[in-house]
Amino acid sequence: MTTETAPKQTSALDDATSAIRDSILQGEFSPHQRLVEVDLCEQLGVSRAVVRNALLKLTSEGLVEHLPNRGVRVRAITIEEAIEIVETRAALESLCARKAAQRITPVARERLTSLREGIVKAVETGDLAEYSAQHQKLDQFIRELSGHSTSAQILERLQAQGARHQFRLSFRPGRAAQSAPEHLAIIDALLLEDPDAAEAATVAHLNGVIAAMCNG
Amino acid sequence: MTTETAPKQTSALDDATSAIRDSILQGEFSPHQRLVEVDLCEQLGVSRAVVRNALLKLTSEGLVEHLPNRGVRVRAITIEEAIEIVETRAALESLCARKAAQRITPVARERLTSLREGIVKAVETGDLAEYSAQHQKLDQFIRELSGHSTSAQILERLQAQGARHQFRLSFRPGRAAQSAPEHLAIIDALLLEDPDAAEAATVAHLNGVIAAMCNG
DNA sequence: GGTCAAGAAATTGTTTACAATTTTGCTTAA
DNA sequence: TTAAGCAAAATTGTAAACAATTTCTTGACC
Repeated sequence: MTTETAPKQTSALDDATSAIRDSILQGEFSPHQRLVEVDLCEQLGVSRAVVRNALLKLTSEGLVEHLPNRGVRVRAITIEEAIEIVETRAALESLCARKAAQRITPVARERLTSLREGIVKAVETGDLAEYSAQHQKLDQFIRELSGHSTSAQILERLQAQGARHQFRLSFRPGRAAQSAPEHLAIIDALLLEDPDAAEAATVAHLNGVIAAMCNG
Repeated sequence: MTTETAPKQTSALDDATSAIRDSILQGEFSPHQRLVEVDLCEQLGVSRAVVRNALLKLTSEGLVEHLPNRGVRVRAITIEEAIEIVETRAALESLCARKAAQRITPVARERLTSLREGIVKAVETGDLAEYSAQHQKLDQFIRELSGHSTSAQILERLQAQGARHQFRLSFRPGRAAQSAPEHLAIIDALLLEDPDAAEAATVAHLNGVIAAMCNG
């Protein structure tokens, strides 16, 4: 209803893609749920071609899967795939952590200190949602700081693909208490500008994630 | 129905995507060359919608880049990006090599032995194109053998993105003589079913690639 | 002679329409 | 009652048409 007289700063395709992606990530669309193009058209107020292109993009991102002549559905990530994703993340995040440790600036140091406080506080107050948010911000910041756009971009996709499993895991009782020290170790290694320690701490953390997933 | 001419096993979209991708990989389209949709339509005999979707897919694959309202052009990978790509490959291929070393079967052993012979022969005869082909087959086989579809898929994309630089590198004088022992070391580590050695040999090889790229 | 502006051509972004395929529901026969 | 078959509806795949943007050309003005 709110007629957006606004200028076209972003394309309809990007808007539609983001909207569908968010719906998947926030659980509005469930795994294996079929996404019918016409329905999405009405919901988003764009034409079928745009929706179609958006779904194509999301297929490349691995968030939906394409069945020939039968449309697309939300991809259901099995536990085995989720572990593969974390293994891949371990390989790439350790690379990024190593790079990031070599590019610490005063501004980055401040940001890391701030994130550290945020994590400690969230754990103390038992605010799991806040902890999860802080944790994601930390991951994102390390990616940015690494300056390694190739692996950073891949990691973003992997994060989205594994989001559901990660989310479930983060709300398991006692999970925050175990992972928080691992996160703090990563931050401390970065603050010391120690690439080896940063890499080791990252691998250790993600091995912890895998272990927790396995006995779930 | 069964006796139909049965032409449509693959969609027009996939065909067009593969055709354009091959043209880029084989150098028919040069870096920074603009790809005009209508031209591709005539060349491929399909409609603009198909070409458009194909270009969208290739954008996700990182082979072309999309300039808003100005179409797409073949992405030019800088030397810095090429190094990033090899670094990323090192992280993921070492993971795959480790996994592959734990899944050696008699059939795999045969295939590896065959690939080893092929590499030795190509180097002896100085057939650089053949060596390059054997080397790519080895990489692909390790990906398959690893059973790690998540990183295998990413590696395929990275291989395509970095293909041009890799290709040029492989034809530098003395390059084969240096990289061949590294490849053989990877194969030998796999034949010994030694994950640590396989990982180390893979990292060593790709560090060699990076070093060769840097003083190019 | 050079610079800027206006209009035309070229190209992309989006919508709509059409064709092919799959799914669904109804009818009919065993 | 159930299963097979055929027709209709729903949905996806493809093509064509329209709109908006950018780029190129041309010509006037300083």
